[in-house]
Amino acid sequence: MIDIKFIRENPDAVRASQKGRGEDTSIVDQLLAIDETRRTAITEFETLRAEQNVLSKSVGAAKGDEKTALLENAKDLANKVKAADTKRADIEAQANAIAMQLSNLLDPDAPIGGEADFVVIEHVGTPRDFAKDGFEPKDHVELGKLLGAIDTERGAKVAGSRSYYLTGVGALLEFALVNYAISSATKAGFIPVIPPVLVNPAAMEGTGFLGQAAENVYHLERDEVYLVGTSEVPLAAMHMDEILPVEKLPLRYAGYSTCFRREAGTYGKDTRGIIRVHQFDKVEMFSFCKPEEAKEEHKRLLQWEKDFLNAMEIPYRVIDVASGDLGSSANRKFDIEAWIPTQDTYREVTSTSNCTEFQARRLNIRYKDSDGTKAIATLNGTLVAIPRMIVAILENHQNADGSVNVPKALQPFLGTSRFELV
RNA sequence: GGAGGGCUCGCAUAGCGGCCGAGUGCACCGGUCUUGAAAACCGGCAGGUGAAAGCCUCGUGGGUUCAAAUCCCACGCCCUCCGCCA
Repeated sequence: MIDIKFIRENPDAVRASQKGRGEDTSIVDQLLAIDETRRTAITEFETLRAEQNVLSKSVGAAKGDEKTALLENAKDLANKVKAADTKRADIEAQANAIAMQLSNLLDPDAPIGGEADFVVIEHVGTPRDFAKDGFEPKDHVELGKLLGAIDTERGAKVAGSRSYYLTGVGALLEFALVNYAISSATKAGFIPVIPPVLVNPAAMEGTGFLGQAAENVYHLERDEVYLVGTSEVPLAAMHMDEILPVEKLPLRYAGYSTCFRREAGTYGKDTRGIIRVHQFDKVEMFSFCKPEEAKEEHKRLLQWEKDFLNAMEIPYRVIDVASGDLGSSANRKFDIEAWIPTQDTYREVTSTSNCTEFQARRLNIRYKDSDGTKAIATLNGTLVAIPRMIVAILENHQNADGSVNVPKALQPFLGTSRFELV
Protein backbone atom coordinates (compact mmCIF):
# COMPACT_ATOMS: atom_id res chain seq x y z
CA MET A 1 0.00 0.00 0.00
CA ILE A 2 1.26 3.45 -0.87
CA ASP A 3 0.91 6.29 1.63
CA ILE A 4 -2.34 8.07 0.77
CA LYS A 5 -0.77 11.42 1.62
CA PHE A 6 1.94 10.78 -0.92
CA ILE A 7 -0.70 9.95 -3.53
CA ARG A 8 -2.64 13.14 -2.77
CA GLU A 9 0.49 15.23 -3.11
CA ASN A 10 2.12 13.39 -6.03
CA PRO A 11 -0.64 11.85 -8.14
CA ASP A 12 1.41 12.18 -11.31
CA ALA A 13 4.28 10.18 -9.88
CA VAL A 14 1.89 7.40 -8.94
CA ARG A 15 0.25 7.44 -12.36
CA ALA A 16 3.66 7.30 -14.01
CA SER A 17 4.61 4.35 -11.86
CA GLN A 18 1.43 2.46 -12.76
CA LYS A 19 2.02 3.23 -16.42
CA GLY A 20 5.60 2.02 -16.21
CA ARG A 21 4.31 -1.30 -14.94
CA GLY A 22 1.71 -1.52 -17.65
CA GLU A 23 -1.01 -1.26 -15.06
CA ASP A 24 -4.19 0.77 -14.78
CA THR A 25 -3.56 4.46 -14.06
CA SER A 26 -7.23 5.23 -13.50
CA ILE A 27 -7.00 3.53 -10.10
CA VAL A 28 -5.12 6.61 -8.92
CA ASP A 29 -7.99 8.90 -9.90
CA GLN A 30 -10.61 6.57 -8.44
CA LEU A 31 -8.65 6.54 -5.24
CA LEU A 32 -8.29 10.30 -5.07
CA ALA A 33 -12.00 10.74 -5.70
CA ILE A 34 -13.07 8.30 -3.05
CA ASP A 35 -10.52 9.70 -0.64
CA GLU A 36 -12.37 13.02 -0.82
CA THR A 37 -15.74 11.45 -0.03
CA ARG A 38 -14.09 9.32 2.59
CA ARG A 39 -12.76 12.32 4.45
CA THR A 40 -16.10 14.10 4.20
CA ALA A 41 -17.88 11.03 5.56
CA ILE A 42 -15.45 10.80 8.45
CA THR A 43 -15.95 14.44 9.35
CA GLU A 44 -19.72 14.07 9.23
CA PHE A 45 -19.64 11.04 11.42
CA GLU A 46 -17.21 12.53 13.90
CA THR A 47 -19.21 15.73 14.27
CA LEU A 48 -22.37 13.76 15.03
CA ARG A 49 -20.55 11.43 17.35
CA ALA A 50 -19.04 14.31 19.32
CA GLU A 51 -22.53 15.78 19.69
CA GLN A 52 -23.86 12.44 20.83
CA ASN A 53 -21.11 12.00 23.38
CA VAL A 54 -21.95 15.36 24.93
CA LEU A 55 -25.67 14.71 24.93
CA SER A 56 -25.27 11.25 26.39
CA LYS A 57 -23.36 12.64 29.32
CA SER A 58 -26.10 15.15 30.04
CA VAL A 59 -28.72 12.39 29.91
CA GLY A 60 -26.90 10.54 32.63
CA ALA A 61 -26.93 13.61 34.84
CA ALA A 62 -30.53 14.68 34.16
CA LYS A 63 -33.66 13.68 36.12
CA GLY A 64 -37.40 13.50 35.55
CA ASP A 65 -39.06 15.48 32.76
CA GLU A 66 -35.80 16.98 31.72
CA LYS A 67 -34.41 13.53 31.17
CA THR A 68 -37.40 12.41 29.12
CA ALA A 69 -36.96 15.40 26.84
CA LEU A 70 -33.26 14.79 26.41
CA LEU A 71 -33.87 11.14 25.65
CA GLU A 72 -36.16 12.15 22.84
CA ASN A 73 -33.34 14.11 21.22
CA ALA A 74 -30.74 11.53 21.98
CA LYS A 75 -32.70 8.80 20.30
CA ASP A 76 -32.97 10.82 17.14
CA LEU A 77 -29.29 11.64 17.22
CA ALA A 78 -28.38 8.00 17.78
CA ASN A 79 -30.10 7.10 14.52
CA LYS A 80 -28.23 9.80 12.66
CA VAL A 81 -24.94 8.65 14.13
CA LYS A 82 -25.65 5.10 13.12
CA ALA A 83 -26.46 6.11 9.55
CA ALA A 84 -23.37 8.27 9.29
CA ASP A 85 -21.22 5.50 10.69
CA THR A 86 -22.54 2.93 8.23
CA LYS A 87 -21.89 5.29 5.37
CA ARG A 88 -18.37 5.98 6.61
CA ALA A 89 -17.59 2.29 7.01
CA ASP A 90 -18.86 1.52 3.50
CA ILE A 91 -16.81 4.23 1.90
CA GLU A 92 -13.72 3.34 3.87
CA ALA A 93 -14.01 -0.28 2.79
CA GLN A 94 -14.35 0.79 -0.83
CA ALA A 95 -11.41 3.17 -0.54
CA ASN A 96 -9.31 0.48 1.03
CA ALA A 97 -10.20 -2.03 -1.66
CA ILE A 98 -9.07 0.43 -4.30
CA ALA A 99 -5.89 1.34 -2.43
CA MET A 100 -4.98 -2.34 -2.21
CA GLN A 101 -5.08 -2.60 -6.00
CA LEU A 102 -2.27 -0.13 -6.46
CA SER A 103 1.18 -1.62 -6.96
CA ASN A 104 4.24 -0.25 -5.26
CA LEU A 105 5.92 2.84 -6.66
CA LEU A 106 8.73 2.04 -9.05
CA ASP A 107 12.26 2.91 -8.20
CA PRO A 108 13.18 5.63 -10.73
CA ASP A 109 16.29 3.61 -11.55
CA ALA A 110 14.34 0.50 -12.53
CA PRO A 111 14.36 -0.08 -16.29
CA ILE A 112 10.99 0.56 -17.91
CA GLY A 113 9.48 -2.09 -20.12
CA GLY A 114 8.30 -5.67 -20.31
CA GLU A 115 9.88 -8.99 -19.44
CA ALA A 116 12.44 -8.70 -22.24
CA ASP A 117 13.56 -5.20 -21.33
CA PHE A 118 15.79 -6.10 -18.42
CA VAL A 119 19.23 -4.58 -18.16
CA VAL A 120 22.24 -6.81 -17.66
CA ILE A 121 24.30 -5.40 -14.82
CA GLU A 122 27.22 -7.79 -14.92
CA HIS A 123 28.51 -11.17 -15.96
CA VAL A 124 30.48 -13.25 -13.49
CA GLY A 125 32.46 -16.29 -14.59
CA THR A 126 32.71 -17.73 -18.07
CA PRO A 127 30.42 -20.41 -19.45
CA ARG A 128 32.34 -23.60 -19.84
CA ASP A 129 33.46 -24.62 -23.32
CA PHE A 130 32.31 -28.22 -23.60
CA ALA A 131 33.63 -28.52 -27.15
CA LYS A 132 37.07 -27.87 -25.78
CA ASP A 133 36.45 -30.47 -23.08
CA GLY A 134 35.55 -32.85 -25.87
CA PHE A 135 31.99 -33.86 -25.01
CA GLU A 136 28.36 -32.84 -25.35
CA PRO A 137 26.88 -31.81 -22.00
CA LYS A 138 23.95 -33.89 -20.77
CA ASP A 139 20.95 -32.11 -19.32
CA HIS A 140 20.03 -32.35 -15.65
CA VAL A 141 17.28 -34.88 -16.28
CA GLU A 142 19.69 -37.31 -17.83
CA LEU A 143 22.39 -36.62 -15.26
CA GLY A 144 19.82 -36.97 -12.50
CA LYS A 145 18.95 -40.43 -13.78
CA LEU A 146 22.55 -41.54 -14.17
CA LEU A 147 23.35 -40.41 -10.65
CA GLY A 148 20.12 -41.72 -9.14
CA ALA A 149 19.46 -38.17 -7.98
CA ILE A 150 16.23 -37.08 -9.67
CA ASP A 151 13.18 -39.13 -10.58
CA THR A 152 10.64 -37.10 -12.53
CA GLU A 153 8.80 -40.11 -13.97
CA ARG A 154 7.73 -41.45 -10.62
CA GLY A 155 7.07 -37.89 -9.50
CA ALA A 156 4.54 -37.57 -12.31
CA LYS A 157 3.04 -40.97 -11.53
CA VAL A 158 2.42 -40.08 -7.92
CA ALA A 159 1.78 -36.35 -7.98
CA GLY A 160 1.24 -35.30 -11.59
CA SER A 161 3.24 -33.11 -13.90
CA ARG A 162 5.94 -30.81 -12.50
CA SER A 163 6.54 -33.20 -9.60
CA TYR A 164 9.68 -35.13 -8.82
CA TYR A 165 11.58 -37.17 -6.30
CA LEU A 166 15.05 -36.24 -5.13
CA THR A 167 16.76 -39.50 -4.27
CA GLY A 168 20.19 -40.58 -3.12
CA VAL A 169 22.77 -37.91 -3.86
CA GLY A 170 19.93 -35.64 -5.04
CA ALA A 171 18.47 -35.66 -1.55
CA LEU A 172 21.90 -35.35 0.01
CA LEU A 173 22.67 -32.42 -2.25
CA GLU A 174 19.58 -30.62 -0.98
CA PHE A 175 20.66 -31.10 2.61
CA ALA A 176 24.16 -29.89 1.78
CA LEU A 177 22.86 -26.79 0.01
CA VAL A 178 20.52 -25.98 2.85
CA ASN A 179 23.19 -26.51 5.47
CA TYR A 180 25.68 -24.40 3.59
CA ALA A 181 23.09 -21.66 3.07
CA ILE A 182 21.94 -21.60 6.67
CA SER A 183 25.45 -21.67 8.07
CA SER A 184 26.61 -18.80 5.86
CA ALA A 185 23.44 -16.81 6.58
CA THR A 186 23.87 -17.35 10.30
CA LYS A 187 27.46 -16.12 10.05
CA ALA A 188 26.17 -13.01 8.31
CA GLY A 189 23.81 -12.33 11.22
CA PHE A 190 20.58 -13.78 9.90
CA ILE A 191 18.27 -15.50 12.33
CA PRO A 192 17.44 -18.93 10.96
CA VAL A 193 13.71 -19.64 10.79
CA ILE A 194 11.49 -22.53 9.86
CA PRO A 195 8.18 -20.80 9.26
CA PRO A 196 4.65 -22.07 8.74
CA VAL A 197 3.87 -22.72 5.09
CA LEU A 198 0.13 -22.70 5.67
CA VAL A 199 -0.98 -19.12 6.26
CA ASN A 200 -4.14 -17.10 6.68
CA PRO A 201 -5.59 -14.59 4.19
CA ALA A 202 -4.20 -11.57 6.05
CA ALA A 203 -0.64 -12.80 5.61
CA MET A 204 -1.17 -13.58 1.94
CA GLU A 205 -2.97 -10.33 1.20
CA GLY A 206 -0.51 -8.25 3.17
CA THR A 207 2.50 -9.51 1.29
CA GLY A 208 0.75 -8.83 -2.01
CA PHE A 209 0.16 -12.34 -3.27
CA LEU A 210 -3.61 -12.19 -3.67
CA GLY A 211 -3.58 -9.67 -6.51
CA GLN A 212 -2.35 -10.66 -9.96
CA ALA A 213 -0.32 -13.42 -8.37
CA ALA A 214 -3.39 -15.12 -6.86
CA GLU A 215 -3.78 -17.66 -9.64
CA ASN A 216 -0.44 -19.16 -8.72
CA VAL A 217 -1.37 -19.73 -5.11
CA TYR A 218 -2.79 -22.96 -3.69
CA HIS A 219 -5.87 -22.12 -1.64
CA LEU A 220 -7.39 -24.58 0.82
CA GLU A 221 -10.89 -23.22 0.87
CA ARG A 222 -12.29 -25.56 3.46
CA ASP A 223 -9.91 -24.24 6.05
CA GLU A 224 -9.42 -20.77 4.62
CA VAL A 225 -5.65 -21.07 4.45
CA TYR A 226 -3.11 -20.77 1.68
CA LEU A 227 0.04 -22.71 0.87
CA VAL A 228 2.84 -20.19 0.54
CA GLY A 229 4.83 -19.88 -2.66
CA THR A 230 7.78 -18.53 -0.72
CA SER A 231 8.72 -18.11 2.92
CA GLU A 232 8.74 -14.38 2.22
CA VAL A 233 5.06 -14.56 3.20
CA PRO A 234 5.36 -15.98 6.72
CA LEU A 235 8.60 -14.08 7.34
CA ALA A 236 7.04 -10.73 6.42
CA ALA A 237 3.84 -11.50 8.31
CA MET A 238 5.78 -12.66 11.36
CA HIS A 239 5.78 -9.10 12.67
CA MET A 240 2.33 -8.14 11.43
CA ASP A 241 0.71 -5.51 13.68
CA GLU A 242 3.95 -4.97 15.56
CA ILE A 243 6.16 -2.01 16.27
CA LEU A 244 9.84 -2.92 16.15
CA PRO A 245 12.37 -0.96 18.19
CA VAL A 246 14.90 0.82 15.96
CA GLU A 247 17.84 -0.85 17.75
CA LYS A 248 16.78 -4.20 16.29
CA LEU A 249 17.16 -2.96 12.72
CA PRO A 250 18.15 -4.22 10.32
CA LEU A 251 16.36 -7.38 11.43
CA ARG A 252 17.31 -10.26 9.16
CA TYR A 253 15.82 -13.72 8.90
CA ALA A 254 16.84 -16.70 6.82
CA GLY A 255 13.76 -18.84 6.33
CA TYR A 256 13.91 -22.41 5.12
CA SER A 257 10.64 -23.74 3.81
CA THR A 258 8.87 -25.66 1.16
CA CYS A 259 7.29 -23.47 -1.52
CA PHE A 260 4.15 -24.32 -3.44
CA ARG A 261 3.26 -22.91 -6.83
CA ARG A 262 0.34 -23.74 -9.07
CA GLU A 263 2.26 -22.62 -12.16
CA ALA A 264 -1.01 -21.72 -13.85
CA GLY A 265 -0.47 -20.23 -17.26
CA THR A 266 2.87 -21.90 -17.82
CA TYR A 267 1.62 -24.80 -19.94
CA GLY A 268 4.34 -26.00 -22.23
CA LYS A 269 7.00 -23.89 -20.50
CA ASP A 270 9.90 -25.76 -18.93
CA THR A 271 8.02 -29.02 -18.95
CA ARG A 272 11.18 -31.07 -18.86
CA GLY A 273 13.04 -31.56 -15.62
CA ILE A 274 12.88 -29.62 -12.41
CA ILE A 275 13.30 -26.02 -13.55
CA ARG A 276 9.64 -25.25 -12.93
CA VAL A 277 7.88 -27.38 -10.34
CA HIS A 278 4.88 -27.24 -8.03
CA GLN A 279 6.84 -27.85 -4.88
CA PHE A 280 10.40 -27.10 -3.87
CA ASP A 281 12.47 -26.05 -0.90
CA LYS A 282 14.18 -22.73 -0.58
CA VAL A 283 16.25 -20.69 1.82
CA GLU A 284 15.02 -17.12 1.69
CA MET A 285 16.60 -14.01 3.17
CA PHE A 286 14.23 -11.45 4.59
CA SER A 287 15.09 -8.07 6.02
CA PHE A 288 13.28 -5.37 7.95
CA CYS A 289 15.11 -2.04 7.87
CA LYS A 290 14.67 1.72 7.91
CA PRO A 291 13.30 3.00 4.59
CA GLU A 292 16.30 5.23 4.03
CA GLU A 293 18.55 2.19 4.29
CA ALA A 294 16.55 -0.06 1.99
CA LYS A 295 18.57 0.59 -1.17
CA GLU A 296 21.79 -0.29 0.59
CA GLU A 297 20.22 -3.35 2.14
CA HIS A 298 19.03 -4.42 -1.30
CA LYS A 299 22.62 -4.33 -2.54
CA ARG A 300 23.74 -6.38 0.43
CA LEU A 301 21.12 -9.04 -0.27
CA LEU A 302 22.29 -9.16 -3.87
CA GLN A 303 25.88 -9.54 -2.69
CA TRP A 304 24.95 -12.49 -0.46
CA GLU A 305 23.24 -14.09 -3.43
CA LYS A 306 26.33 -13.58 -5.56
CA ASP A 307 28.52 -15.01 -2.81
CA PHE A 308 26.41 -18.14 -2.91
CA LEU A 309 26.69 -18.54 -6.67
CA ASN A 310 30.42 -17.86 -6.49
CA ALA A 311 30.77 -20.58 -3.87
CA MET A 312 28.93 -22.96 -6.18
CA GLU A 313 31.42 -22.02 -8.93
CA ILE A 314 28.69 -21.34 -11.45
CA PRO A 315 28.86 -18.67 -14.14
CA TYR A 316 26.00 -16.20 -13.96
CA ARG A 317 24.77 -12.78 -14.81
CA VAL A 318 22.87 -10.23 -12.77
CA ILE A 319 19.91 -8.44 -14.31
CA ASP A 320 17.93 -5.40 -13.31
CA VAL A 321 14.37 -6.58 -13.90
CA ALA A 322 12.16 -4.29 -15.99
CA SER A 323 9.15 -2.51 -14.52
CA GLY A 324 6.53 -4.67 -16.22
CA ASP A 325 8.01 -7.83 -14.76
CA LEU A 326 8.18 -6.76 -11.12
CA GLY A 327 5.89 -8.20 -8.51
CA SER A 328 3.29 -5.75 -7.24
CA SER A 329 5.16 -5.27 -3.97
CA ALA A 330 8.59 -4.64 -5.44
CA ASN A 331 9.93 -1.24 -6.39
CA ARG A 332 13.05 -2.83 -7.84
CA LYS A 333 14.23 -6.34 -8.42
CA PHE A 334 17.55 -7.96 -9.31
CA ASP A 335 17.64 -11.50 -10.61
CA ILE A 336 20.65 -13.72 -10.79
CA GLU A 337 20.61 -16.02 -13.77
CA ALA A 338 22.88 -19.03 -13.84
CA TRP A 339 24.37 -20.38 -17.02
CA ILE A 340 22.58 -23.57 -18.06
CA PRO A 341 24.80 -25.28 -20.66
CA THR A 342 22.19 -27.49 -22.31
CA GLN A 343 19.83 -24.57 -22.78
CA ASP A 344 22.68 -22.38 -23.97
CA THR A 345 21.32 -19.55 -21.88
CA TYR A 346 21.10 -17.97 -18.45
CA ARG A 347 18.15 -18.99 -16.27
CA GLU A 348 16.84 -17.32 -13.14
CA VAL A 349 18.06 -18.99 -9.96
CA THR A 350 17.66 -16.27 -7.38
CA SER A 351 15.88 -12.96 -7.09
CA THR A 352 15.90 -10.08 -4.66
CA SER A 353 13.24 -7.39 -4.28
CA ASN A 354 13.07 -4.13 -2.43
CA CYS A 355 9.48 -3.73 -1.26
CA THR A 356 10.14 -0.41 0.50
CA GLU A 357 7.25 0.35 2.91
CA PHE A 358 4.63 -1.24 0.66
CA GLN A 359 4.24 -4.59 2.43
CA ALA A 360 4.81 -3.08 5.83
CA ARG A 361 1.86 -0.72 5.39
CA ARG A 362 -0.40 -3.57 4.38
CA LEU A 363 0.82 -5.71 7.26
CA ASN A 364 0.89 -2.83 9.73
CA ILE A 365 4.52 -3.23 10.68
CA ARG A 366 6.30 -0.16 11.95
CA TYR A 367 9.43 0.78 13.81
CA LYS A 368 9.93 3.24 16.59
CA ASP A 369 12.80 5.61 17.16
CA SER A 370 13.20 8.77 19.21
CA ASP A 371 11.02 10.83 16.89
CA GLY A 372 8.11 8.48 16.57
CA THR A 373 6.58 5.50 14.88
CA LYS A 374 7.09 5.05 11.16
CA ALA A 375 6.50 2.50 8.44
CA ILE A 376 9.36 0.07 8.03
CA ALA A 377 10.88 -1.25 4.80
CA THR A 378 10.94 -4.93 3.85
CA LEU A 379 13.23 -6.71 1.42
CA ASN A 380 13.59 -10.27 0.36
CA GLY A 381 16.07 -12.34 -1.58
CA THR A 382 16.63 -15.97 -2.47
CA LEU A 383 19.71 -17.52 -0.96
CA VAL A 384 19.08 -20.83 -2.65
CA ALA A 385 16.11 -22.38 -4.43
CA ILE A 386 16.99 -26.04 -4.39
CA PRO A 387 15.87 -27.52 -7.73
CA ARG A 388 17.28 -24.77 -9.91
CA MET A 389 20.54 -24.82 -8.00
CA ILE A 390 20.71 -28.58 -8.46
CA VAL A 391 20.16 -28.10 -12.19
CA ALA A 392 22.96 -25.53 -12.35
CA ILE A 393 25.38 -27.63 -10.35
CA LEU A 394 24.78 -30.87 -12.21
CA GLU A 395 24.95 -29.33 -15.65
CA ASN A 396 27.92 -27.06 -15.07
CA HIS A 397 30.07 -29.50 -13.14
CA GLN A 398 29.47 -32.65 -15.15
CA ASN A 399 32.16 -34.89 -16.55
CA ALA A 400 32.09 -36.78 -19.83
CA ASP A 401 30.82 -39.99 -18.21
CA GLY A 402 27.98 -38.26 -16.38
CA SER A 403 29.67 -38.04 -13.00
CA VAL A 404 29.57 -34.61 -11.37
CA ASN A 405 32.22 -32.71 -9.42
CA VAL A 406 31.05 -31.27 -6.14
CA PRO A 407 31.87 -27.57 -5.55
CA LYS A 408 34.47 -27.16 -2.81
CA ALA A 409 32.13 -25.25 -0.56
CA LEU A 410 29.75 -28.20 -0.44
CA GLN A 411 32.33 -30.91 0.01
CA PRO A 412 32.47 -30.64 3.81
CA PHE A 413 28.70 -31.08 3.89
CA LEU A 414 28.70 -34.04 1.50
CA GLY A 415 31.90 -35.82 2.43
CA THR A 416 32.77 -36.33 -1.21
CA SER A 417 34.23 -34.38 -4.11
CA ARG A 418 32.35 -36.22 -6.83
CA PHE A 419 28.96 -37.77 -7.49
CA GLU A 420 29.42 -41.10 -9.24
CA LEU A 421 27.02 -42.98 -11.50
CA VAL A 422 24.80 -45.53 -9.82
C1' G B 1 -14.19 -34.11 17.55
C1' G B 2 -16.43 -33.36 22.95
C1' A B 3 -16.52 -30.48 27.93
C1' G B 4 -15.01 -26.27 30.60
C1' G B 5 -12.10 -21.50 31.54
C1' G B 6 -10.01 -17.12 29.55
C1' C B 7 -8.69 -12.85 26.07
C1' U B 8 -7.99 -4.99 29.25
C1' C B 9 -1.83 -0.08 27.69
C1' G B 10 5.67 -4.37 27.37
C1' C B 11 4.33 -8.11 31.57
C1' A B 12 0.86 -9.04 35.67
C1' U B 13 -3.69 -7.48 37.30
C1' A B 14 -8.38 -3.91 38.78
C1' G B 15 -12.70 -2.50 36.52
C1' C B 16 -20.31 -0.83 39.36
C1' G B 17 -23.93 0.02 31.79
C1' G B 18 -22.70 6.73 32.51
C1' C B 19 -17.41 9.65 37.17
C1' C B 20 -13.10 4.44 32.17
C1' G B 21 -9.11 5.40 27.06
C1' A B 22 -9.15 2.97 31.58
C1' G B 23 -6.71 2.27 38.19
C1' U B 24 -2.61 -0.50 40.57
C1' G B 25 2.13 -3.33 40.64
C1' C B 26 6.48 -4.68 37.84
C1' A B 27 9.55 -3.39 33.86
C1' C B 28 11.30 0.82 31.11
C1' C B 29 12.89 6.23 30.40
C1' G B 30 14.19 11.11 32.71
C1' G B 31 15.22 13.73 37.34
C1' U B 32 16.44 14.46 42.85
C1' C B 33 19.64 12.18 46.41
C1' U B 34 24.73 9.42 46.21
C1' U B 35 31.96 9.39 45.14
C1' G B 36 29.25 5.52 42.05
C1' A B 37 25.24 2.16 42.48
C1' A B 38 20.94 0.28 45.13
C1' A B 39 16.88 2.05 47.91
C1' A B 40 13.65 6.14 48.44
C1' C B 41 11.16 10.19 46.24
C1' C B 42 9.32 13.17 41.78
C1' G B 43 7.87 12.99 36.64
C1' G B 44 6.96 10.28 32.06
C1' C B 45 5.38 5.81 29.77
C1' A B 46 -0.42 2.11 24.16
C1' G B 47 -1.66 3.17 19.21
C1' G B 48 -4.18 5.52 14.94
C1' U B 49 -6.11 10.02 12.73
C1' G B 50 -6.13 15.28 12.88
C1' A B 51 -3.15 21.96 12.56
C1' A B 52 -6.16 21.65 16.81
C1' A B 53 -10.59 20.61 19.17
C1' G B 54 -12.13 16.11 18.57
C1' C B 55 -12.91 11.11 16.87
C1' C B 56 -11.53 5.83 16.99
C1' U B 57 -9.29 1.40 19.36
C1' C B 58 -10.36 -2.90 26.21
C1' G B 59 -9.31 -10.33 20.72
C1' U B 60 -12.57 -9.51 15.90
C1' G B 61 -17.39 -8.59 13.88
C1' G B 62 -22.51 -7.75 14.82
C1' G B 63 -26.63 -6.57 18.31
C1' U B 64 -29.32 -4.19 22.69
C1' U B 65 -29.11 0.99 24.78
C1' C B 66 -29.54 8.02 24.78
C1' A B 67 -24.82 5.64 26.59
C1' A B 68 -21.01 -0.79 26.33
C1' A B 69 -14.39 -2.81 28.69
C1' U B 70 -19.01 -3.81 31.40
C1' C B 71 -25.29 -7.03 28.72
C1' C B 72 -26.51 -10.51 24.24
C1' C B 73 -24.90 -13.31 19.66
C1' A B 74 -21.24 -15.17 16.23
C1' C B 75 -16.26 -15.97 15.05
C1' G B 76 -10.89 -16.14 16.23
C1' C B 77 -7.02 -17.25 19.48
C1' C B 78 -5.03 -19.17 24.22
C1' C B 79 -5.36 -22.60 28.50
C1' U B 80 -7.25 -27.22 31.09
C1' C B 81 -9.55 -32.08 30.66
C1' C B 82 -11.32 -36.29 27.39
C1' G B 83 -10.83 -38.76 22.60
C1' C B 84 -7.71 -39.37 18.23
C1' C B 85 -2.86 -38.83 16.27
C1' A B 86 2.81 -37.67 13.46
